[in-house]
Amino acid sequence: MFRLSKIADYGIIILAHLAQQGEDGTATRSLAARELAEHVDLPLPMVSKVLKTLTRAGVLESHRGIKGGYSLAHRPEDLSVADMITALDGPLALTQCSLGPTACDLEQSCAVKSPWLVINRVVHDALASVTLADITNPAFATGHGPLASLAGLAAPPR
Amino acid sequence: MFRLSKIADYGIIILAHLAQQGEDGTATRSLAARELAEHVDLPLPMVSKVLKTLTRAGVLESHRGIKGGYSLAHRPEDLSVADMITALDGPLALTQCSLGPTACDLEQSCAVKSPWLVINRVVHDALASVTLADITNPAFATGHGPLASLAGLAAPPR
DNA sequence: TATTTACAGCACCAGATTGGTCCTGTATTT
DNA sequence: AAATACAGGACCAATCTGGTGCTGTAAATA
Repeated sequence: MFRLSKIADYGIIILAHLAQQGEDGTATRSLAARELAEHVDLPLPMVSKVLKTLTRAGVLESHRGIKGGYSLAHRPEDLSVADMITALDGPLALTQCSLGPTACDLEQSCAVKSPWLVINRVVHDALASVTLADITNPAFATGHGPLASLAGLAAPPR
Repeated sequence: MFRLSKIADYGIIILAHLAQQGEDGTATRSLAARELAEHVDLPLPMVSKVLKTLTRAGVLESHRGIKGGYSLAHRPEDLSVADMITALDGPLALTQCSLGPTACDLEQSCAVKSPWLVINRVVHDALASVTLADITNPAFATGHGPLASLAGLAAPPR
């Protein structure tokens, strides 16, 4: 169905929550997996898995021991949706051949490899143009603000 | 991994082949499943399945009996990549909530529903901006021609 | 230093999805 | 009527996904 995995879905919800927490004065405080799980209302083991994956990918920083937890490794405006999906779901490749040469064994006879590389790029750029900061910005979703045009909100829906 | 299904992958290869066949004088001729399977070098049962799906979705027209086969139901420039993927993989919805209200049971507590609707639209528009005619146009893939800017080919890769 | 807390890194499992094949039926042409 | 080719399923093996649990290790506190 061309959908995101739940892992990525949950991950972005969690990251959005972390970004919003950082907006008030408590920016440096890190949130424990248990706290996050309660806040976003998802099972702890799942949240924990997502957090570990994000940490390994360098999106989050972890702190062990008492008062440990997770915090963003970068500023929300420096983390794109493409980055988040890549960290959680692996490389953003619509087709096998987008992963690189020799990745697809049909390569010789396939007439549409080059077009796919272009399409893949179109999608990647679309996802790279939206950041975590945008997601947590109410103006983004309502269609006001400078980013609205990106989503074609200025034009009538077809 | 955020990739297309094989069905959609094969389908687009097949559609590209059909579009290219139509470019010369034999536009009205329909190709049989067996012929197509040989041309694109894929197993016949698989090709047959894809063709049936595309026909049910209204992308192809089928003709039975001797001299039967499949032909495009629309002009290549009127069929977008988004259309093809939708026909083969179902609705283009990155997240559950993009399918419509009441589709996601987390809806109440979820803080990122609105952003996802926007992101979904960004991706959809990106895929809707490329047509079957583009795919079969050599200038598209090489980065020349009017469509190159769409894919950011004018800008240096990062 | 002992204890507690919380992350790290697996392995693991059930169920859903996918890729792929095959069989029976029906329409069309000759 | 016979041959061809699509229609619509059922069907299956293999993989992937969502989700859980366990053992180990690092940090803080007393």
